[in-house]
Amino acid sequence: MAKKIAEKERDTSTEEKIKEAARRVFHKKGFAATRTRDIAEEADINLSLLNYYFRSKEKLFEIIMFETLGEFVKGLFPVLNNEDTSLVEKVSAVADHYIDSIKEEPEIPGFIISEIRHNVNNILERIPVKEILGNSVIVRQFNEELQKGNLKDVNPIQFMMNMLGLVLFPFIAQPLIMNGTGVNHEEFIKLMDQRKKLIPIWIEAMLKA
Amino acid sequence: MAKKIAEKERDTSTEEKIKEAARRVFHKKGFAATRTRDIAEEADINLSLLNYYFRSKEKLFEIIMFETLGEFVKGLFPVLNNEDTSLVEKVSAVADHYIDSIKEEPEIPGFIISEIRHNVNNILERIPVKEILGNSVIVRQFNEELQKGNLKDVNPIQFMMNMLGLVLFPFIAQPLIMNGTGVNHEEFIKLMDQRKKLIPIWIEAMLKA
DNA sequence: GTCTATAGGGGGATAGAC
DNA sequence: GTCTATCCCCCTATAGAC
Repeated sequence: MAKKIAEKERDTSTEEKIKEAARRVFHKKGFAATRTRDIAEEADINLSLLNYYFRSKEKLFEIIMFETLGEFVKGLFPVLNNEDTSLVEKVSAVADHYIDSIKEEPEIPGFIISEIRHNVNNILERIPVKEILGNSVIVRQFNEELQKGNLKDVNPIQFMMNMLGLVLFPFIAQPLIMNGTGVNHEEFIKLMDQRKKLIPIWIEAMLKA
Repeated sequence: MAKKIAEKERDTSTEEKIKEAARRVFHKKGFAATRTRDIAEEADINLSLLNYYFRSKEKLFEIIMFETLGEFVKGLFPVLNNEDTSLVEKVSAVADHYIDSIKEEPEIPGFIISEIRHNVNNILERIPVKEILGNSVIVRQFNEELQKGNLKDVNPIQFMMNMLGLVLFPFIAQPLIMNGTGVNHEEFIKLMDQRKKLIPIWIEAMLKA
């Protein structure tokens, strides 16, 4: 029995090693440019084990893509559905959340943007983004404030695009921005940290403009 | 003589056909996922002519990348350096310019973002973005307004990121946005057209907030 | 300049021993 | 479960005829 558990642990540990390696390599190079050999090397396993555990490069990619995208949008869920925070407090929380988590895994926004374009097996359909956003507390709050006449009449989609654009765009365009301005990585991070405070202030001003 | 010109025209026309096809295919699929056969087929030419004219897939890609990036940033130049427009009028012009041109070639922002990450042969270095932006009239105007006390003290880089983020992010994230909100393509374009008027208003409010 | 044919190698996947 | 060896297709690039 102890042996069986040990075996099982060893198995899942190899499977996990491959997934983690695949995650890193796919995030960095994208589907088309990564070779299964890159993943095997990164995971320090034999190439054939990749097919043994995941059948094909495509299947493995789908798993990584699905998990990555899921984590990325689901991180928003508790923030956008918190009944105890105001609209602008939510904006602040979104900025904090994404800026901090992207600092730790900077490849993620670019990975998602790049790979979603080539729409491998419409993975998007399998993540209920519409349900997460459409019924969210933040949209309800936006509409309530709108009815109270506290803010200018625009489509809530514009509001969501503004919030996410102000937070995510600098990371997505980071190479262009660093090259175009001459700031180094450290300075770039400092600018992003400043934005955590600035974005809610900006959004509040925009809402009333 | 007439024959020579005719020949020359035929030659450059084939070369052009390949470049235009390469442009379309690279823009859509990215470097790693396009096959030279895709380009040959799209251009309706024999595969070997691609190597005859451009030596390799890499060389052809570099040309397309360089041209695409150059057009993209140089389109900003006259707008950002117009001595006769105010700060906010420039923002309006940037929004008009990009929203209209991206409507015609929607693949471009995603293409640039995706391909710049894998930094093929640091093409960025060969485009003087820093010179275009750093000495621009818009940055000078921003600093002048700052000194006059007409706007809140933030790094002009923050201002540029906000302007470009509000304009470009929705296009970059278009597949996610359409899926996440349920709007169709026509409705999406309508939202973008609305932003041409909204963005300068928003930016003006942000500048003072 | 344009074509056919093919070299040459890389990459995903599997067979089969252990 | 893990390894070695290998298949075989596909893709870039070129040789060489026209």
